[in-house]
Amino acid sequence: MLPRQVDQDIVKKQERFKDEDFRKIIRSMGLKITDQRITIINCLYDTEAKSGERHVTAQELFEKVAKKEENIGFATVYRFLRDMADKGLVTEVRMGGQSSRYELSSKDHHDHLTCTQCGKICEFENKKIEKLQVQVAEYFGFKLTNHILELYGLCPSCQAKAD
Amino acid sequence: MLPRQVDQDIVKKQERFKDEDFRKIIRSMGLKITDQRITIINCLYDTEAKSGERHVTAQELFEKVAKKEENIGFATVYRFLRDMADKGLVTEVRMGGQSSRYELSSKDHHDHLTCTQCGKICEFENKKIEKLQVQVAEYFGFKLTNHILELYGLCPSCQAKAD
DNA sequence: GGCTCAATTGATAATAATTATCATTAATAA
DNA sequence: TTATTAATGATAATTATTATCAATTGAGCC
Repeated sequence: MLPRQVDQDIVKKQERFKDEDFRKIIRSMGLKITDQRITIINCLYDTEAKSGERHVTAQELFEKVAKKEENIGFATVYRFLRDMADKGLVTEVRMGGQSSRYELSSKDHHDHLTCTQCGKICEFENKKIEKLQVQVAEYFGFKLTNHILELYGLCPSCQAKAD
Repeated sequence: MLPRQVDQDIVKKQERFKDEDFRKIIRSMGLKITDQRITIINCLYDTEAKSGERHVTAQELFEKVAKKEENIGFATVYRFLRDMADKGLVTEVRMGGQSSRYELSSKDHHDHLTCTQCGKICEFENKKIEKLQVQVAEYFGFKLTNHILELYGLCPSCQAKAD
């Protein structure tokens, strides 16, 4: 079967992360370990764990963070998200006119199929496409590190409405 | 051979467009025909014809337009670009923190392979990937209208530097 | 633990990109 | 030609993101 339906198994695979894990991650980025950063990355993983809430906006993440720890400025959230994006820990996706959304760049990369009418998003993964991408990169002598694949179309119900 | 090297034949295929063509396009969008819109769309096709200058910024396009016709406000350029994007005539691509770039969504769709270090962009087209995309969309019951595929990696010379 | 120093933080200002407003002008259809 | 309605241009407003900077804090060293 070609694409894989959403995130059941991703969720199952999700381990419980402890602060020490986050410390390791932050340390591996060459940054100092602060309570703020731990809280932020914690929220990010938390959000990921509860499916249906991927692709967080910096603003959204800030609000989640603010609930846990009162005094964290949103500049800190922005900065840290940017740092993580630079290190490839999260992937920045920007669609249409909206603000950037971030998601953990897991090895289990998933792509998006978005309905241009109602905004519904389906996630999928397709090994064949990924393999071809690597081939394309190799053809140009590139070493592939990341990719964004966004498909746009009309979902079934919006097609029905269009009649 | 998998990917196709850049734009030679695209350029060859490029016809000379006349104002009447642009009028048709604008009419087909359900919009009124104005000198401004003709100038803008003209510039867009012109830019596309001269290779190496795809993916125009609204600002860039405005500057080109301003050279031809003195008194066209940039709000008009923005607005019209947005309209064209809504109708699917142009595709909006947004990478990283930069501002939106627009390109004519030709049937000869090409995708991008970008070096994250130096910013070099290679264009390619891969029919196999496109076919798989349609299959994915069909699997979810979607009617595919558009897609964005951005590959990121290290180009040969930046790989060499990394050693 | 305390000390030092550079990195980090938070509040806010600044910048950049995009969108809205609105009076004036121009296109279309009768 | 005229009436009607959309489009335009100048600019204000909004939104998202980044920079600034004084105060604070983490990390290594004693």
